[in-house]
Amino acid sequence: MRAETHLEEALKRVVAEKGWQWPEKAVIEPPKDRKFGDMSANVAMLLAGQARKNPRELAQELAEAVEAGDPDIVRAEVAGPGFLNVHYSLDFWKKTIRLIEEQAERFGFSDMGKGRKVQVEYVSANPTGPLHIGHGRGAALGDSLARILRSTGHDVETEYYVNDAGRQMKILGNSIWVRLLQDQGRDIPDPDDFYKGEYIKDLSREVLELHPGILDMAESEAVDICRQYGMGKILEGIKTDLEQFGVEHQVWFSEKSLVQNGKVEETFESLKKAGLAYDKDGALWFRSTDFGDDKDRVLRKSSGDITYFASDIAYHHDKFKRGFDLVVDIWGADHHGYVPRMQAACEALGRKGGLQVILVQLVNLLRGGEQVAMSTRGGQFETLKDVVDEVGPDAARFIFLSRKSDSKLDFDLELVKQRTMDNPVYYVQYAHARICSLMHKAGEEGFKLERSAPELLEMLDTEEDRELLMALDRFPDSVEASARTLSPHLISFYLQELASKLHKYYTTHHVLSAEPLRCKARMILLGCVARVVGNGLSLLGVDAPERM
RNA sequence: GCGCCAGUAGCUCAGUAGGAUAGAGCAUCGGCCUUCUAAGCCGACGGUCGGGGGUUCGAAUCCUCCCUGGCGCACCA
Repeated sequence: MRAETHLEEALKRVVAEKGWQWPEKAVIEPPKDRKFGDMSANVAMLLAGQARKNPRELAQELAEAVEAGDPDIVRAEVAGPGFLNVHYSLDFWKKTIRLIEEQAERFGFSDMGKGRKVQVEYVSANPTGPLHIGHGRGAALGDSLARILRSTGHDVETEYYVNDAGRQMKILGNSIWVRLLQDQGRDIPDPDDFYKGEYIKDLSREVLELHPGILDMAESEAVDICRQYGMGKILEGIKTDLEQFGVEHQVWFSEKSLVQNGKVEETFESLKKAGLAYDKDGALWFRSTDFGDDKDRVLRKSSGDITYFASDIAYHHDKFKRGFDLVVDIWGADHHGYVPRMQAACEALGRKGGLQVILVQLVNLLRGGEQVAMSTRGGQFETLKDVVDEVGPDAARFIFLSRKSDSKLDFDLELVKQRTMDNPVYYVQYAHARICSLMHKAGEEGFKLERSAPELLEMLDTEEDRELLMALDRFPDSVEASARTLSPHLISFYLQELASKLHKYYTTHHVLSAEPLRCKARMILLGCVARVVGNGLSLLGVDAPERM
């Protein structure tokens, strides 16, 4: 059992015996400074009023009760304003080894999600050009989140929303068409809304090859062909890029299909019926102010076209009808103004709290400290593919997941390529590789990894053994915290800590030259560390190499 | 003008529903390889947590007012 859970249960028993109410705000966690003990609890401070005692005395009372009643707790003492500090026996920490052996690749997993259906929608970039590095951050985050939620007992489905119905697609078709004509020597200026990227030229060339007669077609028909072809080709490219990045979406959902299936009209009807939509100035409006938005929003323009917002409401309506208890959308931070109205819409659909939006801040791409310009329209930008080709998917993903999503991220290609501590991915992977290399070497010397046995575990008796054991015990907590707060970076930080303890262990204790029993015991421990590093990295979608 | 996010060591950042003396890495300085990967380890230096006020036993964390930076405020998507 994990230390936090263990201490919580022990304290709860004592508190119940005394007839007190367990305080909701109780925090039980490892203290920041190890000299305070292995685990620490603040319940005495919270209980003082209720019990009409001063916190120190109360903590003392709890300490004595908990120490006497539990063989795993070797010492409990009071410090500061009434903290209860608990020291666990080394044997207690060794139980984690058993747990890791039993659960293996499932160690760290839990059922906290209780099978709740969760959808994670991410990337969903308009198919108007290749993915750039900012999309990469969203991709890494969404993919990792899906893995983390799955591992904590959620029923997860991942999705990419394809905006194939709107204005951007028309602009794409037009851009390709205009480029095609320009290539034929026609003197046409670039329209205002125009994609200028090099890839547009390639597409127009390909269209002409496939449809030699396109120049004689009516313009609307020609533009339509350009749009169709361009979108298909770009989507294909996006899929390939994501695949190379190790990211996969289970469902690709088409905006167009919503419109064609009448889902948008359906949603309009149900909003009207609920009195949440009304006509004004020839347009149809959604009463989003009823739900805290600062103005009402247009659903159907006076031109008769529906807005992006309208199909997005229908889209989320559809998501909920598909039975998701929670929908997680990952958007670029430049869409943050859009969140209140989308939340309003979900509330109007009767699903308040059913949508959680994660905004991911910009990625600032640098090369050796120099800014690299990025703009989809202008055509000068670093694509995700270029970045992944240059630094590799592992390093890129790890960096993306090493910051909380609402911080801006500096991504320096030179630093990410470097194999230094500026680049923590190598540090963590190196920990794994070091252990694997030891295993390999031990294997060559005829050593066979055994399962733990009491006489072996007896040999784990140093401070570094203890440090590693305690760190292993924390892994499930860190996974749970990252699932609860939808924050993969917590796992990334945990792994760096664990790796640091491993490297220290490696430097301090020469494993293979120890006496046979001790050597075996250490290999078992390090095997557990490798397992946890591997499990953690897999939640981030990063490879755990056996050699480097 | 309104709103969202950020401001923590020289730099890049952690800090999980308020908890103890605010933590890592990089950089700087000083140590550690005749043995398992030195892509490593140990030590030193480094801070009025942007600023002021408030809430309480206790604030980087919550409230409020300012300052700075980024982004958004469409019958665009």
